[in-house]
Amino acid sequence: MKIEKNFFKGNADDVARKMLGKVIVRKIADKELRARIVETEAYFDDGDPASRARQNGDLKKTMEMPGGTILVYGVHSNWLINFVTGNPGEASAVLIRALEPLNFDLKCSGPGLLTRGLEIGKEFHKRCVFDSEDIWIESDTGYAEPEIVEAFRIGVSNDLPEKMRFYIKDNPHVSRKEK
DNA sequence: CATATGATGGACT
DNA sequence: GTCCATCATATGG
Repeated sequence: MKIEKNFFKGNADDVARKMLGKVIVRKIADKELRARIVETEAYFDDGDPASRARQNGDLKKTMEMPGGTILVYGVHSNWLINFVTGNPGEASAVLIRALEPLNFDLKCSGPGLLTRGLEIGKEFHKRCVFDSEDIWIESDTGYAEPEIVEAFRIGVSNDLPEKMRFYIKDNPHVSRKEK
């Protein structure tokens, strides 16, 4: 079952928690790659020292777009995929950090790895996940509510005092286990 | 145009 | 744990 448009309306940290256990589907040619989201991070506006929304530019504008907009951001020769959250005008987004492959066998335990595995690149930037025929998110009704672990975000030198990284407890596909 | 800077990943100790 | 190749962006001249 595909998720509703209002799924992304809450605060980024609430949406980040709700996304755990959801299934991202990537259609490539006639194949549908399915993978469960097992790790996310929440990013906010100017008040968040780690957020790219502090640098006024295209990324901030994209984060202010309606919830469900796809944001693709390049760093260290990797593409990282985010989903914009909140209402238009509010800069916030959720970074997908790790996936558990369900019907394929590619390493997705890291934000750069999962975009390679699912063949996600800059061409997805600013697209709406609800309008796309080749990528969408489903809820998995047969999957029990995951046990969520909270941690500090990874690779961030200046983090918020709150823990804004969330992952499914004991899941082997989480990118890092420490912290 | 030049340069600095990572929301990384993989190799290595 | 540490080191570092590598490149999309942001920013300044």
